[in-house]
Amino acid sequence: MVKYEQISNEMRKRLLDGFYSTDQPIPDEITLANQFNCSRMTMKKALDILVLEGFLYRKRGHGTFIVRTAIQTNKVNVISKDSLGLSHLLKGKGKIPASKIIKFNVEFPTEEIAAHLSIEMDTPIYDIIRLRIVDNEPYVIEHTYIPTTIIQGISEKVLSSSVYSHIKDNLGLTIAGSHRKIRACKPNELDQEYLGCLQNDPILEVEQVCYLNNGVPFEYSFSRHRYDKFEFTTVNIRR
Amino acid sequence: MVKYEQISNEMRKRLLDGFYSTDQPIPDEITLANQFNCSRMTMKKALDILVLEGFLYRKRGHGTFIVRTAIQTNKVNVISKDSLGLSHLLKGKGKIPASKIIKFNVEFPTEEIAAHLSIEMDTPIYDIIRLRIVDNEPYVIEHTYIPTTIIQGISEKVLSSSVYSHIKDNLGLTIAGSHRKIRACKPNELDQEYLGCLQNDPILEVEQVCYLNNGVPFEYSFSRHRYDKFEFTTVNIRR
DNA sequence: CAGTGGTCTAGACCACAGA
DNA sequence: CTGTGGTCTAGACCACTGT
Repeated sequence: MVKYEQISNEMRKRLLDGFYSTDQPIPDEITLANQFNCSRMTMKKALDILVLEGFLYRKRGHGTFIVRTAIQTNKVNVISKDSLGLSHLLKGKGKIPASKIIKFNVEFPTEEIAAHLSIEMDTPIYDIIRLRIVDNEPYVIEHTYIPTTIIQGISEKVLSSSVYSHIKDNLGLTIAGSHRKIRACKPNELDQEYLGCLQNDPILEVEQVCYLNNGVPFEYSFSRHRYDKFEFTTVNIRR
Repeated sequence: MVKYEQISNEMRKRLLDGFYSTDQPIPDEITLANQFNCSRMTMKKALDILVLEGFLYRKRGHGTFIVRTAIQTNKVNVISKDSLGLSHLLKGKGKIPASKIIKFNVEFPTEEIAAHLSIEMDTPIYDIIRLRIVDNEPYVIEHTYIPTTIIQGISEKVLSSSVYSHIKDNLGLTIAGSHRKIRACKPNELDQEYLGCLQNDPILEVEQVCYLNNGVPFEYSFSRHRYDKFEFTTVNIRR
């Protein structure tokens, strides 16, 4: 681990331990740099991380202060919790999702799907529908489109665990992030059949395009959730 | 404007203008630093911004490359568009929202509201319900709670324009960000009356807590949208 | 090996706020 | 004025990659 990460971790620990009083600024950057035997630039980089995580805020000409609410509540690392897959989301809660594969085909994309994945219409895609089940209760229907040219080797085994682990560990690719649209809509027949929802129970739909490190989109998906079992949480930080 | 921002802007312009070929890496950091008459650290900081914005990606030992999809589509600055208020959201589209104030009181908070705002139950709050109207069509009902101790001077005039401008420009406070929960739910009487939705039209609800720079929450709100007129968009970047 | 980005340093000057 | 954080520099060494 690099130096600024070590220092950042130590400082985060100190903040949570109450090492510094919240009534006054923490020591200035030069003092801290001396204490940690590093340059001021490195100290600043370490503190930058804690500012981004919401533990500290700076006032030019004043000093660096502790965000009280951040160390009182235990909402630690909310930011880094932002994840893509369901498997990863639920792991922290000691729950493991099961998957029922409703559809698993290779097909040609529609115009809309091709556009979202930046591929031609003659490029075959995996066309996948899965029902994800948690604690023996239906949780979400995921409709997923993945170009076969970009992600190879998807099997039923991969689908029943995590596609993202396959991409990361087996294929050695790096996921950069995703764009999402969240909307409310009315349930269709598939929702009513598999999620067991009534005709006027709303559905929360998350449309997502996932990108690799090099900007290539590799997945286009729709996740349809029961309105009483899911809400979407985001953290928005102004720059 | 500081140097690294100037350089970053110039480089963004070059990328969008097709100044560099997408088939090969852009010039290395030392070469660029010489061209821009700056140090390598400053050049790196300028490029960091473009990497965060999704225009560039780096490969250690290889070079810095252009994300093709980012300069093809015109989804520029998606990241920095993330905003809080409706006024700001619509300005870019040349639309100006009108507001109808349904409720504007000062009251004591419920236990739940006090908890979200980290205040005592004897601290008075503004209790506001507004209907926002765009193009003469009802758009969203916003239910807002703001501690009177933190944000002073809210008037009907402020409510009919932008609360956030008031906080920033009149009070000189800095907004740090917000936490949001997004869910689908069934419409209540208020929704049906003011949004004109039917009994089994879903509602998209956004629950939001906004924080100041120093970590103090200053606003707790619920925005209830017609399902056919709004979707929530987010950009998720992995670190 | 050479070329790239990643980190780190010691020091400098600037912008801002309060005394 | 002093003290704070914000920026910038010139140079150094390291880690990773393909030749």
